[in-house]
Amino acid sequence: MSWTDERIETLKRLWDAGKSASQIATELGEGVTRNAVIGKAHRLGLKSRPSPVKSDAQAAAKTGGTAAPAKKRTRKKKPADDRVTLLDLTERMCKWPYGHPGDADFHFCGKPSQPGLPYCAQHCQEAYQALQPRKDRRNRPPRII
DNA sequence: CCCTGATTCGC
DNA sequence: GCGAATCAGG
Repeated sequence: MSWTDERIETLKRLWDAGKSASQIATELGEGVTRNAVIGKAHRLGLKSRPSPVKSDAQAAAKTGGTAAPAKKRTRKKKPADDRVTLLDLTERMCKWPYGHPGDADFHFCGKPSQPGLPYCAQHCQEAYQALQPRKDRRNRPPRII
């Protein structure tokens, strides 16, 4: 997904409204992470929010003015993401199933789940479009866990 | 552990 | 330009 004018507008509005980056990412929808939101906000020159991270200048000033050690931040290359199996699941992972239990390729979504819920933001929309006619409930996946 | 925003840098 | 990875503080 790209940053359309509409999405940029939404980003500005929500950022100014004081929403957190992760909340904005959730509202913008699938494929947008909080990193993307923060990166774009920074690029757009939106107002800084209080950051918990000290800058090098701040750190240096606090420690007495000596220059910081300046560690290198080397990045690793993205390994091919493995399938999330039942044994890989943790409490904070999305438990939305792909395939059927017993199948060789049965696995789970595995993205970060919403706090206190078994699914990520996207799959929560699928799972909890409920409270509605029973006909729609047929499309809900079975609760495996 | 969870969260937060800032920064870097491979793509 | 984009954003995942990497930071570091709460």
